[in-house]
Amino acid sequence: MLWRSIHDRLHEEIATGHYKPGEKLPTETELACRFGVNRHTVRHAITELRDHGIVYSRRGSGIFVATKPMTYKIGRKTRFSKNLVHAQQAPTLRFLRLETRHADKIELENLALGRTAEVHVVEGIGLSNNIPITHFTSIFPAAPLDGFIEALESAGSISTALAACNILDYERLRTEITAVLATPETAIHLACQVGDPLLRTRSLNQSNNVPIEFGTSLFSAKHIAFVVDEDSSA
Amino acid sequence: MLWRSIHDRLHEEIATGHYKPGEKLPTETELACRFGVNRHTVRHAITELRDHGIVYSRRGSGIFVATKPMTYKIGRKTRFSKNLVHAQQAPTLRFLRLETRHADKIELENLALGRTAEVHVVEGIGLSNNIPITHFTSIFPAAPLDGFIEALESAGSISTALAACNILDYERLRTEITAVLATPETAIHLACQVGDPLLRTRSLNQSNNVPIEFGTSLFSAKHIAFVVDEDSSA
DNA sequence: CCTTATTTGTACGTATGTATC
DNA sequence: TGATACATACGTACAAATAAG
Repeated sequence: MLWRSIHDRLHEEIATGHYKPGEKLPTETELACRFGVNRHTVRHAITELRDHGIVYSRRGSGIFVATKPMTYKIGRKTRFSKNLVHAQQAPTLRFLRLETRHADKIELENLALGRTAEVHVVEGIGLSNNIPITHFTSIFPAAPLDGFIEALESAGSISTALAACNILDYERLRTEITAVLATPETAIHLACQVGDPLLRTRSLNQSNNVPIEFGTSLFSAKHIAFVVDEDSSA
Repeated sequence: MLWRSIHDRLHEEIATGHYKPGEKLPTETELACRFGVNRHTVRHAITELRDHGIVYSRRGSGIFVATKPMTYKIGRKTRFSKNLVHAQQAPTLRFLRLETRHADKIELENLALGRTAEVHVVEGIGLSNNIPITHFTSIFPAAPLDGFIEALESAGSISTALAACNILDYERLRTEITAVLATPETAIHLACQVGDPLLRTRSLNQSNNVPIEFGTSLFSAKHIAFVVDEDSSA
């Protein structure tokens, strides 16, 4: 599986923009030298990248980057609709579940609610360029957000539905990031293989120092790399 | 594989401190209700957690959290030695490779160096409580860091070795985060199984607006969750 | 247009580890 | 245990397309 780690490495360097679209990769021989492997091992990795449309190769000329980088910025102003860098089309949401119910212990704790409080639960898929990027579940306090579910159904965007409930601005307070493996269920939602690496975030947004959203998201690591940029997060 | 996602979820909630050490988990019946599955499915997940020493269970009493959470803060002041929250012992480094060589293209670009510049390469394992947490490779510009390798060998810490070269302070400029699977080689270094989910970071540190370190690190997702905290990153 | 060097593509062979029967 | 098949990784050689002069 040596070729796999080389594949992942090259894919990451393309996804994060270190090799830019149209740019020529180093030659197979150079890459083999860089990774300390045989040329065939590099070719195996390149073949996989080409099969996924990440690069294309021209005999006698070289290997070139085909895709645009897809990075997801993590910072104070993290919003799904704006943080997918270089997405060709506007990202869209598809909702799988919209309901209001009693909060469990972890939700109460994160949203700083009383023990019998109700919450809005929003589960859905975030798509960019018609490919599923993230499977998310977001929890909102029900009390200050009357009519939120209805606003969400018509608006199709979290930010605008919050705006309809007079939450005009909010900030990302904290983001936890872990890695997990795709289960059969998430593999269906994210159109990936069981066992593929995923990034999971658990995040808390607040508005005027009041917790307003507690969300859990799964991102396919195949499509997305997170970027924490201390310059632009301020 | 339903039990796996429940296992991952509980493990994350323990790792990130939502369930604290010594604290009692909800009962198996409550958990079964929360996840909408049969109690046996929850038991399967719990069994796995117990086998890994994450929780312990007492008949008639309940299930309790055994481990301390290990979270790794990502922010301006990210340093391995200080960012492992709740580590019982001071983290240590074990070096696998210390050398000086010519930089490749990506290294030149990130460190903003001329095309024939040399770099110090430091590869090693970061340990906390004697268990391997991260496998890292860091690249430093050689020109402004004369005697860095020697300082590193005697100091055993990146920060103090940099201080010996008159780099008294530095800041994390950018962190990229992706998820990959453990290959046989990394499985050895991180004492995990092949195919386990890993977090990989690629980060750039600078001192006085000059790039000073470009590093790639693999973290075992079993032991670590990243936290991007907008409060404390400032 | 030809030559030459570069670079990808293809085809052999060898060795090793792993899974299966 | 042995036999077989398969995937991985390395080595070498050469054909075919491209780029540069």
